[in-house]
Amino acid sequence: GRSPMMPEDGYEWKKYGQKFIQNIRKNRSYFKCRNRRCKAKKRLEWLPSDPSSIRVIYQGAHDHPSPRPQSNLEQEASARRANRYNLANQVLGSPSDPS
DNA sequence: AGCCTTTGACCAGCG
DNA sequence: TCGCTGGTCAAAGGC
Repeated sequence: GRSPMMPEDGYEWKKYGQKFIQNIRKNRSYFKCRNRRCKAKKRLEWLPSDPSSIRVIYQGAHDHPSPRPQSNLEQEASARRANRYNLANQVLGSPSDPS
């Protein structure tokens, strides 16, 4: 397909869109968590000319555990990725929905 | 047969 | 109010 390979993070995602974002001149693809009650989402962004420039942006927390177990190494890598993008996540949207 | 991605349409916010 | 931009929907096709 047109999208670069998505790094495994232990959760199951459904892709629901892809756009070229004019401001940052990157492709962006949109995913939501497969559990329908869970509001967690993530995006992939990459330069069209360089699929290896892919980065993952997580937004929202899962309300359930990971359906697939990860190795300790993978867990730490995921946590590091999440921390790296925490700042961007907070700017993007309201993190919690008081319902 | 049924799941997932692809893709243009649709929509809301904003200048 | 109109057009641009980014986020989501959903039909259609692929695997």
